Amino acid sequence: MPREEWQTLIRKTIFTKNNNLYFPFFQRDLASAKFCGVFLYIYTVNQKFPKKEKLKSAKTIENLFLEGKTHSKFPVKLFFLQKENIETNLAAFAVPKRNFKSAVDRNRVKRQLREAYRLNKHILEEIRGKKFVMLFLFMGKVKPHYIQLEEAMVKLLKKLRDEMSQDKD
RNA sequence: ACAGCAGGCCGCCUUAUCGUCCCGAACUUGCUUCGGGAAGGAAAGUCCGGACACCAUAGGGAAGCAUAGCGGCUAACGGCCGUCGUCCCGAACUCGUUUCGGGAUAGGACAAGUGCAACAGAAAGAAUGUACAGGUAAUGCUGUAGUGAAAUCAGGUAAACUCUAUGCGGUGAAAUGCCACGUAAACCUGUGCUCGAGGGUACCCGCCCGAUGCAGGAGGGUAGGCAGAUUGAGCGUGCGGGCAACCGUACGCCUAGAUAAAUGAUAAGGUACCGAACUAGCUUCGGUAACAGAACCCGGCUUAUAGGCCUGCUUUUUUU
RNA sequence: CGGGAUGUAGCGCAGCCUGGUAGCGUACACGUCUGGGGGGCGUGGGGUCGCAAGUUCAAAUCUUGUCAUCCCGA
Repeated sequence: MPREEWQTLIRKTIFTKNNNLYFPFFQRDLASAKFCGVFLYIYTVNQKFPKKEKLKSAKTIENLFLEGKTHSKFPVKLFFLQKENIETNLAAFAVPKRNFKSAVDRNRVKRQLREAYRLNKHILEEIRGKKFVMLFLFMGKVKPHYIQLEEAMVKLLKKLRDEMSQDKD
């Protein structure tokens, strides 16, 4: 990417969008931004999770349970299935009513799961050409901490990525 | 001031970053940018009542269900308000089943029929009798004692069947209308076509629909979108009427619309409460953040609920 | 969202319709038969009848409300 495009991108994401953020390091010399590659990376990665990426079809979910493979890292279990003819990865989240009676608690865990996926789904984008349908099932019986969920999520996604990359070779 | 009871109201706040859904506008038509909006008093339980939709604009019979002093409110109600009776609690005095205050109340009919009443008791509804006293021509004829919740009296009991009065047609947004996609107006068996199978959400009658039909079997297809659906018995304030529930009127406001189901996640600070520590301060440290998540929409009822605020009544203590 | 059922001893159930004594099996304790175990026989303990209110002289039973669990339809 040319230097000018980088500058506009950074301006747009850092200065226009959040006026309150203050980075004197960038202000002095935009070229030094490459030292903060990690930071930049986060801001260039797609963190959105719109309707389009949600798994909704009852048929594919049924199919997923029948034919899909599973990985699990307590307290989260991942059902996944490789699929053709889809534009993006599709994900769904489930919390069984048996373990959480209150609808408020179920919703909260689902929201936290969704958040963990949203912030870490870029891991899967490293594999080109393969798309998946996924369902994340929460198996614990008590309300989890967010950190715990995010750790499990990252491990599962990395495991899936490594496995699929090897298959490609 | 503290405590108790009753009723009503509120029910964490601020900032930052990254997101979700809906509406509007803009253009470079990207799911891009900008602007606006996004859970509750119970959204819960699904216990009543409506609105709305379709089925014969909905008929007759029988059955079933619900309600139950009287009056009012309401779109309607099994709800709410007022009031009378009955029962319970407290206080006062003129001690009366009075007066005042508070609470509870499914509160029509046993003068139509049927049923029921353990134990005790002579006897519990066509069954008669013990002791004492009274009375008679004579007799349980009368009273008291005794049993029991109730003992001869128009007996009690209907949250016993039942009767009376009043109300209720049925099915519920999976209603209903439209669009798109897909085999298949396919196969096998039975039955029927005006002398009519079957259907119209229990039953009978009636009425209507009805032939490429109906019932069963095996094996398949689809399971998407739009409307319904978010402006309404709407909310707020003032004034007027009414004991009150509530009604009228003027002005202002627009306030979620998802559908594998949005309204969030993370961090920091504050606030409130609880606990501990001592330096006893409205310090320090730690913990907790009630119950709970719209699913067609309203009016109630019921249940869950940390903490805080307000009003009224009562008791006790202190001061004037 | 709609419809239906069940809560009684540690466990599994009856009794409720038609109101007055809470029972059966199993488990538990003790005794007995046996050299011992198993098993048989006998005796005994154990119950806020899910909770709350009401009707009644009297409620597991009738009525209303409520809580919990389970099942069915889509």
